[in-house]
Amino acid sequence: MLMTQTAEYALRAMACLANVGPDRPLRSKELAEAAHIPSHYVSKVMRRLVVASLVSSKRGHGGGFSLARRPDQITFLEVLEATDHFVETRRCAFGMGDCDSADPCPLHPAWVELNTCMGEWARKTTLAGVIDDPASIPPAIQSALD
Amino acid sequence: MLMTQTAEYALRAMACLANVGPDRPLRSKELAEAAHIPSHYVSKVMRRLVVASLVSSKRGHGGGFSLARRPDQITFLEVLEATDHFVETRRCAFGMGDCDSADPCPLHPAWVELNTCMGEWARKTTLAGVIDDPASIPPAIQSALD
DNA sequence: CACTCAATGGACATTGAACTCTGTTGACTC
DNA sequence: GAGTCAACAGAGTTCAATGTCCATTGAGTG
Repeated sequence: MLMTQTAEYALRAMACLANVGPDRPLRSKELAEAAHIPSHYVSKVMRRLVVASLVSSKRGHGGGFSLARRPDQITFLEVLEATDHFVETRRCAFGMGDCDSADPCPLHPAWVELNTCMGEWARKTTLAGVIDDPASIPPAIQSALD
Repeated sequence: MLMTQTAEYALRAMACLANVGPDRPLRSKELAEAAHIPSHYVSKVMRRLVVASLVSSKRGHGGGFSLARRPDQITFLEVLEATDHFVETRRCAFGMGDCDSADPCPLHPAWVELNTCMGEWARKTTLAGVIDDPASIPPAIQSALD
């Protein structure tokens, strides 16, 4: 497993929101279908994203979830950190007992390299990159809206 | 979580074996202490590595575990695949329903990039890189041998 | 106002990874 | 041979992540 299931759901949900645009809030039912998330679990996932201010929510008639910012202003790192401790920069995941750059474990250099590679990816990748075609909604999401 | 706990244990155990050299098999007790693995869980982890032919085991008096090959001949990818499906190249982890390069989901390009970056890291990093000093055993491991 | 819609929040159930325990098998020593 | 050491194997337990359910709150509509 690369990251938690919940983080995966979060990324998919965010991708849907990005594709559908800011003017059309998506209800949890719709998100569940479009992003393939268990219907009753969506609210749990979305809650975290709302708390992290990545998503804004509106209750009642015509309510739902939409991105709190422009897609190019939301990095994968933010999404992952909201749901997951995907990249724990502090702790060496390979460390045996105490381990830091001052007193590295044998695996430390390898860990730093992986950490850097994933961190850069997560930091530089934004939701703008997941929009299929700025003018249209992908069929998978469109069909969930029907 | 970056990968499973078990995979982390496996990497640490392999690092210990690499540092201690091929002539000194480590018993599970020793490995547990040196690599900080729950003592009764070591055998579970090691079993997988033995099955994957990364480690050879010897029973009875003077038995224990040692690397089956030279450290520079064992990649992290092999260790991780023996314990974990760390890099599932087949499936897009971000995919919504069916998703492949022919019919990619919106997240597919981002997934490919991450997958490539991690895959390359795992493929090119070998246990040779975790040996502190080829001539000596790191203190952490040495103390577990006492 | 009464009514409906949809997020919120908490309690509960389920599942699978992680961990424990115990008995068995094979290898070595004397 | 008897005894000991240590890996092997499988069943049982624990616990956190995941998933379900339901009552509540807030927002819009007529």
